[in-house]
Amino acid sequence: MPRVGLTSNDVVTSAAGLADEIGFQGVTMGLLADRLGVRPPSLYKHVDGLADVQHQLATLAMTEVGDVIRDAVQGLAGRDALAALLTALRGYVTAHPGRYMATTGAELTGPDDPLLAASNRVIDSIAAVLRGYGIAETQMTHAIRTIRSTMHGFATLEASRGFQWDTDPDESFEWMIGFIDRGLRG
Amino acid sequence: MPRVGLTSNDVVTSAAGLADEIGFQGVTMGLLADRLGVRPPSLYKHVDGLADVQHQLATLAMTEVGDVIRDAVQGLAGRDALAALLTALRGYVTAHPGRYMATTGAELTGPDDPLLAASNRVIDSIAAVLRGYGIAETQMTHAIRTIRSTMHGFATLEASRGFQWDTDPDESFEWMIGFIDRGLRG
DNA sequence: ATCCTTGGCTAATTAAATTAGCTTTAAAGC
DNA sequence: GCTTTAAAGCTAATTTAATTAGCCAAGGAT
Repeated sequence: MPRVGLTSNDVVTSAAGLADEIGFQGVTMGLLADRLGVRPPSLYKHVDGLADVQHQLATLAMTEVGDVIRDAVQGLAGRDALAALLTALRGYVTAHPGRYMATTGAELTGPDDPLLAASNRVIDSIAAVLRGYGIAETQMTHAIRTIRSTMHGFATLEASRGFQWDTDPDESFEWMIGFIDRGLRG
Repeated sequence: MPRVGLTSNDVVTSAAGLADEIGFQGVTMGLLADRLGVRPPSLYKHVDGLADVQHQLATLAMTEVGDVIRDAVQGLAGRDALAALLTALRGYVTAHPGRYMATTGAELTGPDDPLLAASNRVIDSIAAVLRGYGIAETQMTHAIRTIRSTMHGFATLEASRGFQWDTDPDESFEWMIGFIDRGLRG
């Protein structure tokens, strides 16, 4: 039994790759173990079971989303910033559908859950974009929630092939950016 | 073995109740059988397995959403219609979280999938509201997708406790209605 | 009254997560 | 370099759930 030298991080990273390839639901301890060259019980030396893997995967994905969004928005303002924000999320979901699915439906385990910190970083980027529009602080929470809902809704609907018909989703996406942009200028 | 007289519909209806009580993920053939006073294998005389139950549940939920929305929007126009539309969906998700979860992630099995027809009825109601705003037909698809994304995103985020902080989601919801309403008058 | 389809059952199989308990590696301390 | 020992793997066993096979009775149709 040659030691593989796994870490908790290896397991989660591997789960992320698996999720993107075969879907979040398809991630099982068995497949994960296969991919890591190990037997399923061995994984329990590094993670706390499947639920733990799923939760850590959600945290990883939310962290990556935060990074991608922060980078995309850097130095931009107004419509450019808004478009960059939405495009970055959409791109992430397209590139990493399984990872993103992990974030939908993940519940917070408590006030010190790292998933909460990761979510807050995403929210901070949204807030930064909104400040560029001069949104009053009293309305900030509402505006953040509205933008977040729209981003998230579009991403999940598109990812689950919710858009039928032959109208190009790209065009709808552009239209949506324009719609929000106009709304934020009021 | 007294005959229970189950139908396919009974099974799905029971699954819907169970999903709302314990969550969509919690619905198993075993619990379903218990609730119907029958052994798990007997269910296979009426449905095609768990995946079939889940898909039929999604169809039921989408149909109910369509009904609820259509009724809510009846006779209204403009902001009233928009508010009624969004409020009706939000109310449905609150009242039937498990059912609604079934619709997220349900894949269409083909062009004659009844789930597609049910989805189209929802879209028709959205389109009716938008026509009241005088949206051009060329933009209709984009507008529908935008509204749908926002509705769906808000509903799913709220349902999974995605809104932290103490700001009342009700207020954010009202703000969002106003935001979309203004945008649609452009 | 008899047929025969249907709906329910038990028993068995498969798949997956998880737990218990054993063994070996390899790093740390002497 | 040798010994100790915690960590990382493993096999075997348990549990839970879905599903399939095949049996049997209920109860409507003839």
